[in-house]
Amino acid sequence: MKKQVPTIKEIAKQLNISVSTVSRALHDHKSIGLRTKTRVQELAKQLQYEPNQTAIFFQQGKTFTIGVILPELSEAFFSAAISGIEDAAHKGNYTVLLGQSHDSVEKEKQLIETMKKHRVDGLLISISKNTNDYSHFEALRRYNIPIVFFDRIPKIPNIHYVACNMINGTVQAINFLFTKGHRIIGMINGPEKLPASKERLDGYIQAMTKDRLKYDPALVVNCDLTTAGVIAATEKLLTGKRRPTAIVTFNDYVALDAVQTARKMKLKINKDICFVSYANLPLTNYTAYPPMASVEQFPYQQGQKATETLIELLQHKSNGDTDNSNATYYKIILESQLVLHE
Amino acid sequence: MKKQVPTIKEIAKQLNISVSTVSRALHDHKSIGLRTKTRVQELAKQLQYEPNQTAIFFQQGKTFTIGVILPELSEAFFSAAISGIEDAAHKGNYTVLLGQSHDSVEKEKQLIETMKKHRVDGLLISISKNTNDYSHFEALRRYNIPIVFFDRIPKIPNIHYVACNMINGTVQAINFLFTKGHRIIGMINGPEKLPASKERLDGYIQAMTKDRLKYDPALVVNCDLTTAGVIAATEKLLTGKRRPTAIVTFNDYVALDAVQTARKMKLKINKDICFVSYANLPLTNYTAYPPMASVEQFPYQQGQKATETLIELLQHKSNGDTDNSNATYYKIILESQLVLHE
DNA sequence: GGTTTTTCCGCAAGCGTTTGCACATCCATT
DNA sequence: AATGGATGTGCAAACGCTTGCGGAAAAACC
Repeated sequence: MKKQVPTIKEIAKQLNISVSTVSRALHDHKSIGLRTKTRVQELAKQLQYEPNQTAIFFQQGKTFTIGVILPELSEAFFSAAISGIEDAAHKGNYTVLLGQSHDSVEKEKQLIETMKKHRVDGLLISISKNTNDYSHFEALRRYNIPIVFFDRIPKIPNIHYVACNMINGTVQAINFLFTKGHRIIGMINGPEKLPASKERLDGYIQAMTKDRLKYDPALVVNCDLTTAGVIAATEKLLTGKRRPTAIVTFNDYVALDAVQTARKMKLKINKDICFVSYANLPLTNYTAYPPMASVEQFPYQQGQKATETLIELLQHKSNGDTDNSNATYYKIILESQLVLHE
Repeated sequence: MKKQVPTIKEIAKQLNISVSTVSRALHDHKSIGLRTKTRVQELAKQLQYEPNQTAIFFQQGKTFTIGVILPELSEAFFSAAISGIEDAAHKGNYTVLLGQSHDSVEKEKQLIETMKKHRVDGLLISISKNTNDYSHFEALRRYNIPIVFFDRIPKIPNIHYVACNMINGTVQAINFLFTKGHRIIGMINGPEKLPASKERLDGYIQAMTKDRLKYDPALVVNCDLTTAGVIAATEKLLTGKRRPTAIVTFNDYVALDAVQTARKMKLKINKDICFVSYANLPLTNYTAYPPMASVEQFPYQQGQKATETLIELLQHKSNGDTDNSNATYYKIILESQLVLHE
């Protein structure tokens, strides 16, 4: 057991020069003579010297690490997002410290604590469903750790975020159905209080009322996104007074359950009844009766964009913008987009 | 802009005591008087003091961070795995530094470099498809950074790994089909040189030859896992001399493509032809003709187990087992398991 | 040859924390 | 009253690296 790992000190001793010279030589500092510079660099290579980042992190108060907190890593949406995040981070020479909250506020707080302790340079968060107290985010301000929220955004002022606007996609979806001749269009929405549900509904209303039909609340049903809930919602919609010829569903999974339900009711898919949904999961290629179209939310791009935004924020910070008094907040909205299948 | 963040020094000054006393008081060291101990702790709370982990990391040469390198975060298998990894790490008070190789050897090397620089305590890797030079892993030995491989294991001796044995599950699958009366059983396997393909084939041969049928190589076709490849393979199998009544496919995606192909050939699924596959993706619940059964590979559990193993390794290391001379290598095999659908 | 400029390098402080050791104080034991 | 053991606290080094500053040596000028 010798010196496991060579340090700058070791090099200095072997060459009989000072550590500062070695440090500068390694950084190609102009004030070091060519001769010593190459001597140092050669020995460094020979010893396989690698700077101890933890020392540098500590010394510079910067870790080149960004914390990422997501609700559920195994969900398709978030796993696509983390992929985009990692790619963007790697490109910007940052690394990703990862945590998943499992939609638990408690765990979210713990993770923030951990991230803070690790002195991440910045934080990327998609908040847990149940978070409605935002004090733990505030706590990061004194540490000067900027946060970029994405997808799931808390309703507080003065934050940076990246999100995807569902309204536009919803309007496109309805328009698409309209051009296909549908006039009675239903919607199976998510839980009423979810912001995502509200957006979809807004888009629905906006598209339906725009110089054509009027908004019939009976055509919109909320559900809890469980299979049972979806079945109930579908049945309610299809046995109602005005039976829709097309249905927009909260996401692809809902669509698939709804399709099954419709088939059990002896309806011909894409004939008696059409479906359009959100998310555009890869599985839609494989199902027997995929929705006709999906509103794509670009999770990869969202993650990527959020990361880029955060990194930009970090650059500014190190450029001497000592605090956020001159605060401009990034509010980046990606537009969702309807994607037709086959 | 004052002292953004309180340090131990700050507390010491305010209380007119030495930093060492503060440090010990904060750690409940027994040699500190109760009186000063509470004084310190109260002021610390009031100032919202939090230790600077980067300083501690540096000082202790330990980061409580484990590096994780996966080929593709957005793949269902790996996103389930990372979920298990994060959960296990969090439980053991470690955090996860994440990287994805996109199956590029180059990027894999870069990531290892980054992880090394960050001085992660240990590393968890599922190697890229194309990796066949393992020198970059060796480089970690002198840094005393243990590696646990999982799922995709390099073929080198003296390593720790966690993997899932596909043989057993394959045997179960064939047995299952056998009890259902099938005698001619085909297989659509992956690329020939993939270890995962070999294991499946081994299981297939083992089950087929065990006091029943004999192994007919014509019933096994390899494919490149693309949709086109799967279609070709399926057609070849179903138009062959001995037409199988059941087919085992490399994974669920292959199964879905194969099902489509079979249907185009006017075969009735689950009647003329049955399918069994691997992976057990959630989507199989939603497809019109899911495979009858899938061999589950427990990605979450694999990730979890690998992480636990790594953490155990780390404990031992800090317990003075200075190096791995007394090396016992963990080789942990989870058994795959057949899961019947509906 | 003296002066200025340039070139090159070392000293030392500092980042925040832990920890071995020495030291001081106090109380109890002889 | 001297000795001994607790009990509580401070000093200082160490972890590896960066960087402002000062200064020696070499090169350039008149």
